[in-house]
Amino acid sequence: MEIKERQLEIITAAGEILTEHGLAQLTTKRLASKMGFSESALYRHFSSKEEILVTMLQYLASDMDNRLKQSLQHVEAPDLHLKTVLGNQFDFFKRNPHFLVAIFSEGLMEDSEIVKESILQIMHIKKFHLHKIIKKGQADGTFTKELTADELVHIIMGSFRLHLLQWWFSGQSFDVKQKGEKLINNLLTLIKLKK
Amino acid sequence: MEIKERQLEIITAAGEILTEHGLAQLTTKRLASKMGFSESALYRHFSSKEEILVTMLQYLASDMDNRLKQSLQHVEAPDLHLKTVLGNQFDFFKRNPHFLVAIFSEGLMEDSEIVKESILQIMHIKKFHLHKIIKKGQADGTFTKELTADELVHIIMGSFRLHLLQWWFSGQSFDVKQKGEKLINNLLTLIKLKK
DNA sequence: GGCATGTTTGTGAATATTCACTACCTTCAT
DNA sequence: ATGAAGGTAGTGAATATTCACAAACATGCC
Repeated sequence: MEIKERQLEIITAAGEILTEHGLAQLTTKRLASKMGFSESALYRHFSSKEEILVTMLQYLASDMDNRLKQSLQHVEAPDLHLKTVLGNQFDFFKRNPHFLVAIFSEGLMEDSEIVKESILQIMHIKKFHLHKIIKKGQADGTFTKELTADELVHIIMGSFRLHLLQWWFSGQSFDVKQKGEKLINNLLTLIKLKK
Repeated sequence: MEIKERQLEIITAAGEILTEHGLAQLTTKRLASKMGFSESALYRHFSSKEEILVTMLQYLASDMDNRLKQSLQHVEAPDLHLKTVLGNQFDFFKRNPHFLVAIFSEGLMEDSEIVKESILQIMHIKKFHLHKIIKKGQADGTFTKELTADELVHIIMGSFRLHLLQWWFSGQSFDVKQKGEKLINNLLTLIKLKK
């Protein structure tokens, strides 16, 4: 994906609007105003509003994929690994709250099929990486095998999402990383085999 | 809450539009057309579109509260109780999928403060009832005390929501009740004390 | 019984506003 | 002098809401 600098500025601004004011407020007028130029100037960099959204989501997906891949390189015990990966995610959203939209963007999906695909893609990437870790942990006896890896991933992702959702609802009023680490520990308590 | 018959028809129609076509398609035009009368007739029954949404959400909240309260009357073992309550919820959404909107309505919340309050209210009701059951189960030794009741509720609700979300994304293509019961069993496996 | 009055529930047209998008013009650096 | 990046000033379509008005029905009075 080749993405120009001005385009990156625009999709970042779009993400900020989404986070601060919601989907209904993400208009070409508001976006242009935030960028400091006119509406028509937007169309110098993107051919449509849909393309702006899709580019934003694809950028996020590839960025997330990279970060997750990177964290898979270190060979760690699966439980520590899970901590690291989920912790990184919380960290990322803490620093880039405007990308929360990709997690809670059900409204976005109505707009177009391509946008919907992009969002499902992001969910799939995260699922895929978690699955790998869980599988490894089950193989080496760290995690329980009473549930399948898929089932464990579902429970982890569900809790993870709800945590971010509550943070969002609260207006990002608490430390999502810190409370998130507590959540991870709780999940580990439940899924780790007792020795 | 006194709610007239025609109003109930309208909020049901609104819920169906939301589920089938999404928030962006819930317009006065479409709603009136679905009801078989003109747009202006809507305003005979509600003073605004916002009032339609709020009424719909409050109706759902009180309905859900009643069903949950009722299920609390039977004295059951906490694990069976949890099965019953969550199973009932899956059943309800299977029969009334148009009310899924209240669960995944982040987009709705942008519209108005009152709508947002109504949605949070629904989440709170469910949380409250689950909390009661978990607490009881911890007291009588059914559930683990390694986590607090709040923490367990969070994990249960998160998994629950994600399950419904995936059902929604899939276009309600699988049996949400059946797969949901599998999920409940998985959760119970994790949180029940081993004897 | 007949009639006046008021209510309910609808219609169709009109309103102001917002939306994404575009045709056309300007500026300016290479 | 060309092309990228911007501005001006519009477009048509869609939006929620309001308006004056009417058909159907109920109520109570004579």
